[in-house]
Amino acid sequence: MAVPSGPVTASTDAERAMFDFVDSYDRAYEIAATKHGLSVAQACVLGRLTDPRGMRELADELGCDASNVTQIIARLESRDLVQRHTNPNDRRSRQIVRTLTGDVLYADFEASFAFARAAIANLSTEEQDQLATLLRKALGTADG
Amino acid sequence: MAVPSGPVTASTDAERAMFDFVDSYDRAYEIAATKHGLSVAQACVLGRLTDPRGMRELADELGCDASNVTQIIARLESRDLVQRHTNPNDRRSRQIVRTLTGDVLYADFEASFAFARAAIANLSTEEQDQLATLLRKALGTADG
DNA sequence: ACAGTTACTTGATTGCCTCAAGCATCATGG
DNA sequence: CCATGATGCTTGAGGCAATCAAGTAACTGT
Repeated sequence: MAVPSGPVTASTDAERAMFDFVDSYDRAYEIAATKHGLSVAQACVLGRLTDPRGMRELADELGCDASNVTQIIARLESRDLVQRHTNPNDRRSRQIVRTLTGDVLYADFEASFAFARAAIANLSTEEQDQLATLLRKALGTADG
Repeated sequence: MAVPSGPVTASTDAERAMFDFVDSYDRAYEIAATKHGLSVAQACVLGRLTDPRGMRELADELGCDASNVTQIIARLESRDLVQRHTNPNDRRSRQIVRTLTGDVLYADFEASFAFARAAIANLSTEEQDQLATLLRKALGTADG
């Protein structure tokens, strides 16, 4: 296990709350992945394959090199969780398709990644809306 | 860059907001670390060394194997960011101390990791309190 | 058809991470 | 006091993630 997390020197109370939340989220994600024999990267890729995608597309979404995706897909393929089909329209490119096995495994994974659902369950409907609104507002220009 | 992130199939609005927030946070952390020539793991370890700590202690906090910490510390040490002193009370154990160089680098890193501060700056004082409260309440039993 | 671009793969290298062993040091009970 | 066991850390081996540099195949445009 790893998922190192953020700054320990959180100056304000809100900063510390954000850090704790993110840390818990990340750890829960990794635990759920590990429980299903997936790495974080593998779980993430698998999750994006609700419909077929090309390698380039995946690499862009993940913000990483294409060769990295090649490796991750190769490992998923060796476990029969995805398949690589050559795109007939453009024979350079591959369509990556999640297999039935992959669908099932990912569904299991998501079911066991209860963090977000559990977090929400702790809040009233009103509070859920409030939280979503505040998080979005906080994100506002915080991206850069 | 990587930091793969969470489920794409976020069922509720609040879930998606949480996911987006965590994802942005993680990416910002990694970008800030990279900018200072640090890996995420290294930045995290460096951040915990506001006062000296033993290897065991660090491994427990990070939730990883002690041998992993050995390696990370070795890399930080080779860049003169930390030092390993043998604890006189227990000569098996090492006290890891951040050097002055390490202090400066980490301060720089934290300054450039503006995410949390920027996020907070988007909110009024009241909203900050609300957000902190909601996050903590959401975390309530969500840990498992 | 030739040049340039795009999609992907391969190979090499580094870092993170884990497990299994091993060494040195403390702590305990006889 | 010394044998046994626990503890703190390191080493070695191996797997996965990630990057960069090169290379191949296939599309695009002139």
